[in-house]
Amino acid sequence: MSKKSTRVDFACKALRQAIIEQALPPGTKLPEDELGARFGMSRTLVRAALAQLQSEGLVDAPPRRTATTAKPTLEQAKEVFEVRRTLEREVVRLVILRWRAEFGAELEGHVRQEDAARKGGDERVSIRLAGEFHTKLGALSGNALLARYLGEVVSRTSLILALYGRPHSADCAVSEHREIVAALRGRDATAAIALMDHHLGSVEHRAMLDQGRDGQFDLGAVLSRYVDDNATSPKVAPLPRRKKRASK
Amino acid sequence: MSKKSTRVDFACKALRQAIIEQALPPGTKLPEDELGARFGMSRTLVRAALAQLQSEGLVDAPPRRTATTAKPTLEQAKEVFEVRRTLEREVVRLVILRWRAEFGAELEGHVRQEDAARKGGDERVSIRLAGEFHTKLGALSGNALLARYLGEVVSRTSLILALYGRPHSADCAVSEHREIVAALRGRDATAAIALMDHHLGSVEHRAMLDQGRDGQFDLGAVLSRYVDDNATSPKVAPLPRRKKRASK
DNA sequence: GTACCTATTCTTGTATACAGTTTTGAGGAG
DNA sequence: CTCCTCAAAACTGTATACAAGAATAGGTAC
Repeated sequence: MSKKSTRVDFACKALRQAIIEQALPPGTKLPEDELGARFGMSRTLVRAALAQLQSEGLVDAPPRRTATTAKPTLEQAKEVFEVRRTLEREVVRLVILRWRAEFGAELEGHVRQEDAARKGGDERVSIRLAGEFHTKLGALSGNALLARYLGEVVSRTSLILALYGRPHSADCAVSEHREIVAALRGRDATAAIALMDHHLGSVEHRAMLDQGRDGQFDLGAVLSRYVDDNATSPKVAPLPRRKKRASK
Repeated sequence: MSKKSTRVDFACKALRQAIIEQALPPGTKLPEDELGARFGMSRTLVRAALAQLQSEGLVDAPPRRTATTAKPTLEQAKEVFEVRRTLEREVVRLVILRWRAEFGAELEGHVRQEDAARKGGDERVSIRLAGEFHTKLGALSGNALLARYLGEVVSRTSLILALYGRPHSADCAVSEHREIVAALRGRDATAAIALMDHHLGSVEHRAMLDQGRDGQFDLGAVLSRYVDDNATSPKVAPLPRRKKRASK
């Protein structure tokens, strides 16, 4: 949304993508200067982009400190799933209401892509396509506002999975997506909604499982994340780590 | 959301309120300089506020032209109502799920205020309180994200009523609000949702009625808005030359 | 008078400067 | 060593400057 000045939009898109694909793990610092340098624009524009992403819940930008990729709490994660379920149900309802043959073709094509990506082994692409399945469904609902909100919670879900999910999380989704498409094609709203609910349930379960397993929901897992994240580990972090004052 | 730097937040709140209360009718120009002067801040901050309001759908800010208070199309208005209905249903469901005695007291107190305002004749306050009823309900749902989205569509609804609604629109709502509270208190989800649906239906009807009454739903009314808005300009130019278009 | 073209003015897009805050890190005391 | 203290470094908050794109008004040719 907001074709804005295209340049902030560019930064927005890039950051959003990077966050969603876990290239910038939750908690990564996002200093305005450095982002500006990377993107070839001044802080002014970066700042606008960060504000946008903050409103989307992908970035935390507390008053006078450096912005970071968001680390939603479990509480917030739960809220996201709750809202998402509500929106997706409505989307399914509307898509069936306005169903056209082309929809089936488009969705099936997408699922095939997902399948290929999964087999191809490119995790990044898989994650992106899995999200886009829902985004696409949102677009087919014919309600742009609904689609926007759905897009937002889908992004947030990706972030949540990055934080709390176990690896390889997007995998089993493909077959579920396929089933949903079949139900839509049959214009069976009840079945489609049930399948969607189940699908979202399994996604949520995958996310929360990590937490619940040892009794205390957050402390352990969250701390382990902190460690992981502050560690001198060799994990590649494209933008993040504070660099020594090099050029300038 | 976003305690930002408090100053942009201040501008945001002020503008939002002004737009919702129709102090700034749809289409009003909002030049950054002037707003900055008014608010005692530089364009930088005003700009951030406008961006925020744009993302909330209260302001139109096309690439290189002066921002204006938004003029949602009927199509967009329809979408807002559709999403709003979905969100409000979920809110009702959740509020009943977590119902506490205090909720009843708070909501009833609010409705009393609405009643007083209506009797007091202060249109501005009435409009604000009518919206806040729903906002408050959103807060009681316990889901902050849901509350945020609801708040957004409620604002947009006010704008839509400002554009398409007939005067005195917020009036009859009070008794409907009261009925909804009663149903909530009885923890009767089915009844509460039905009442909420009916309530929103009547609000929507009030908004759209203006359009439908003389047969053609949009053309006449929308054009009259255009004319009104381009004021000094002459009749429609017969030239093939592209005439001034607002949206799209 | 109508349709055009152009100089002028109004505004936005974006970078940059500077002040004020938070974060760091290097001593120094216990 | 560990805990403080404090100044340098790293950033953010905000205003301002300037280039560039719209809107507008004044003329000019029919």
